[in-house]
Amino acid sequence: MKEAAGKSKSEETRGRILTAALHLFRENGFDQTTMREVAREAGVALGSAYYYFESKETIVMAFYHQAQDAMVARIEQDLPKQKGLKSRLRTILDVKFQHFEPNRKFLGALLAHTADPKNPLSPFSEQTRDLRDKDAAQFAQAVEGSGTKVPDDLKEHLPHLLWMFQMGLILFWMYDRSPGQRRTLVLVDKSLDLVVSLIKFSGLPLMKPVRRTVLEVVRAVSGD
Amino acid sequence: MKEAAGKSKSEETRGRILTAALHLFRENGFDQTTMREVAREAGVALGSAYYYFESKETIVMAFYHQAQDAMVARIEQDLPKQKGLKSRLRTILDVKFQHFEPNRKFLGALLAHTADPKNPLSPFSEQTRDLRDKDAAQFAQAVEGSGTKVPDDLKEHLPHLLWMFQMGLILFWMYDRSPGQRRTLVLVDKSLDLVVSLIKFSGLPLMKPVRRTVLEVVRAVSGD
DNA sequence: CTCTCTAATTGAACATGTTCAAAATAACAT
DNA sequence: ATGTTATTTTGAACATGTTCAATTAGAGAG
Repeated sequence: MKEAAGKSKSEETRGRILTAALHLFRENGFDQTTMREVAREAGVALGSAYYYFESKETIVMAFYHQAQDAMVARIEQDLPKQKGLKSRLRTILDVKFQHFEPNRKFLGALLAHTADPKNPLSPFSEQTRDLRDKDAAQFAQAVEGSGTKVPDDLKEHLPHLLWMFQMGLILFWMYDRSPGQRRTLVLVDKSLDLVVSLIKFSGLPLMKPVRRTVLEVVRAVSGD
Repeated sequence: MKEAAGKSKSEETRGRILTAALHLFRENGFDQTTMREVAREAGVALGSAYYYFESKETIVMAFYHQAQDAMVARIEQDLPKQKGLKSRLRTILDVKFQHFEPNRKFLGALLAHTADPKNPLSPFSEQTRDLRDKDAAQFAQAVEGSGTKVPDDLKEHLPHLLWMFQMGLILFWMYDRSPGQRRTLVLVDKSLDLVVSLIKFSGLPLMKPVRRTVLEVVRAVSGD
């Protein structure tokens, strides 16, 4: 097996299949695209598609991994330009939606299994923990660099809470039938206000009991 | 078409298919059960199953409708026994989980499409609005009868917010791998505390701005 | 160059949800 | 009773994601 600089022959075939698939997914949607079409467009036999990808959905997952790398880079570049907490959080969300937008038609295929505990591609599954953690790390960074004071007990959980918040928005966006998903824009703005307020108020002494209850819930969710 | 008192022949066949399906679903899970098995166990041809049910998932939906009727009745009976807000909300949740418990294995089949906007069986779809509204009405009743003061602007939306809360808990329960789903019990308890506190505090003058932001978010979600 | 072993490729076969045209049965009008 | 229409039943056929045994190509050893 030679391991040349660019792409081994094998990598190139895999790439061709991925490209063909994403092209067809974008064109006709996930469900409308058949694996036979993908194979044909990639110029390989049906079996080959399965040699490189476990399943149809795995292809979407490959896209997602690819996209995340790009998004992480982009966010790392844009984040330092923003100072306030809201604008920093918004930067992350903007990059996400911008990258997802041309692929809305088939990203649903992944989200469709959000709630399926058995599916390894579910955003809550063990297999996608890595993606989650990377996302959460960026949220941590966004909060960190904003100079916002966050109580210690909350600090630990905030990144994953923000990740959940993001998932909610993405879910809403998938459902959003308004032209150009304008309603999502409104929601992002309003809900960011809310989230930012909550984070800022969370430090007030008055909030201690509420915060404690919230954290108990969080702990119950994340497993004692 | 005769319409006798009990069950027309047709209703009886439909019932037999439904019973056979649920039996197999409970026994072997949704995915493991094939429509051919269902038909065989019901003593009909494969095509008949599709004459009575649009799809495999529709069968689960039929169960859900049936279950809701039973649950509504049960809740209506249990609710008046409880006075406080927390115990009234808990009554609803307890009845739900109790009814769902023996069917955990296949209810996931419905939840699996929670996030699929295209699926008519999604709990957010137009086709399931009726179920949502009935559920919300019971939450309204639970709040109503608890003598808890709820600000006017919030009152309108609270029932559906509680419905969302319930969906979150059910989702968690589906994922919950702890024996007997004990973690869900803990979560129900803790999160009920939180929800009840939030509702009670929501009336404080201090909360006005937060409440307004929350309601703006709710309005953005439910469509301007 | 030939042999051997691994990686890659192939397409037929399979499983299963779903559709559909045809047949059987029931309901009804005259 | 007979013809007519609506309901129910049937199983073969279809579509498509997935598996797999067989084949081919490639790389390294001798």
